Amino acid sequence: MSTASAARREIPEATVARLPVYLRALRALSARGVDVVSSEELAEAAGVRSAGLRKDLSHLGSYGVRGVGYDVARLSDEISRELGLHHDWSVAIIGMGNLGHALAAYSGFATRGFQVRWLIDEDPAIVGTEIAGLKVITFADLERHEPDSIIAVLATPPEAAQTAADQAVALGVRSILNFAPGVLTVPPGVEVRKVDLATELQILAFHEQRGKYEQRGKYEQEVVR
Amino acid sequence: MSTASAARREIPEATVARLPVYLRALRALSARGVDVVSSEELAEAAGVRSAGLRKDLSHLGSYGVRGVGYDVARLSDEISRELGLHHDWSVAIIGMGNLGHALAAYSGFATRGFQVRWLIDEDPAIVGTEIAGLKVITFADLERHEPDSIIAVLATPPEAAQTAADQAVALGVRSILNFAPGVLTVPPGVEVRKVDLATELQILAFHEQRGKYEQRGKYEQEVVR
DNA sequence: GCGACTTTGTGCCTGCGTTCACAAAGACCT
DNA sequence: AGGTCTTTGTGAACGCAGGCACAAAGTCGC
Repeated sequence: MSTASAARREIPEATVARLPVYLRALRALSARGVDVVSSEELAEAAGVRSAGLRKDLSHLGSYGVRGVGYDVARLSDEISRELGLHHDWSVAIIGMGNLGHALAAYSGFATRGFQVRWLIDEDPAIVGTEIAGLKVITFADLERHEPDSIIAVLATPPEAAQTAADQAVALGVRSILNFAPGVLTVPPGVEVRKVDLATELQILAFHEQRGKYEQRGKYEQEVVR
Repeated sequence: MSTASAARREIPEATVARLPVYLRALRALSARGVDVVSSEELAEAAGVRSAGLRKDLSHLGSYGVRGVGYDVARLSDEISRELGLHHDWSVAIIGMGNLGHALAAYSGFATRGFQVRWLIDEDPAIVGTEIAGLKVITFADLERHEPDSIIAVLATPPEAAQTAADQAVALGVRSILNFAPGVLTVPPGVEVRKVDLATELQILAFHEQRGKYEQRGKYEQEVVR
């Protein structure tokens, strides 16, 4: 079959989601002067099991040396390449409310290859103002620049999210990080990742409540004994 | 077995993660005056498959009526109860940098049962200032209030996250939403959920890069034909 | 009151992800 | 150079989650 080379590079989604974690751990090790690391140590630093780590890395190729471990610099490089971090990515933040404002100033993006280059809003009171060294512009303004390979970060109010997403897609954006709650409908080929803060808290609340009941249950069991 | 009642209420983690989404969809329907909804319609609104939705809801009990659908108000109530949202939760935001600042002002929390009651920071320049109507205090100050059933939101710089988590746990916090990148070590019984913005972008970057190769691949295939 | 119709709840199956355990591979020591 | 020892890479087993399809159940019209 013609899928021979393609199949070799097929990386499971779950593995992809962990690669950034490994990369961060490797960078931290490198900063501490560590040159070589075993799967056991790296797994510890990344908060995963060593067997899973090895299986994840095996999808990238055989970059470890048996009896020794992994070369930190080499592995960092391979993971970076796989994630497409060898060149910087341009990020457009859409919606300059509280959250958009904070994201524009968030330093964690730039340090990892993501350059916030555009701030978008449609509110005339906000357009034109300067935030974190960038002028807020409209979608119409953005259109005049090269719109290729942009990652859009949606930080609009919920009711504006779908419209904003549509506009972004119309400009050629194929990757969206969505902070607005609710369901987003996009054409095939466009990837959306959702970060819903309230949802995360609700999941925590569920477990917190559950934990209480469990504790009560344990207590009752002890009493019964 | 003594697990009879406990087993009945065992809800899969994947289901728990979707319940907030269903709840939001139900609230939206209710606001539009819809009283009864079928699994098909609700699944559409929540962005899932109807069969999966029904299986999820079946874990809560039989609250649907065959041939009719689900009572919107009733189902909202049951999901809220299951998630422990019938009483408000107190949230403490730790770290008043850019992100913490934005989270303090974020309206999406309060509207869904999460009341931001405390803002924590250890920087003397920030402690005492007022943000979004709340005075920033220290951990020592927080200790003087009731520290039970708090959800802690970590928005500190990476290097301060572990220390902050330790202090929160020492105060009795058992649920942490962590925005700081890196691995957090906590004692058993404490639940941590992680939101890593840079990681999300890196995953998007991977797919964006992959998408390009795939497109090129398709193009080559067309040419070959 | 009965039949037709709608929609739920669920048993089965398939696929993915995780864990375990071990053979293969290479370094290091003597 | 050979043996020992460490650590990787992976085959196999297992469990969980998602999708399909259908029987059960209840409503609505006549």
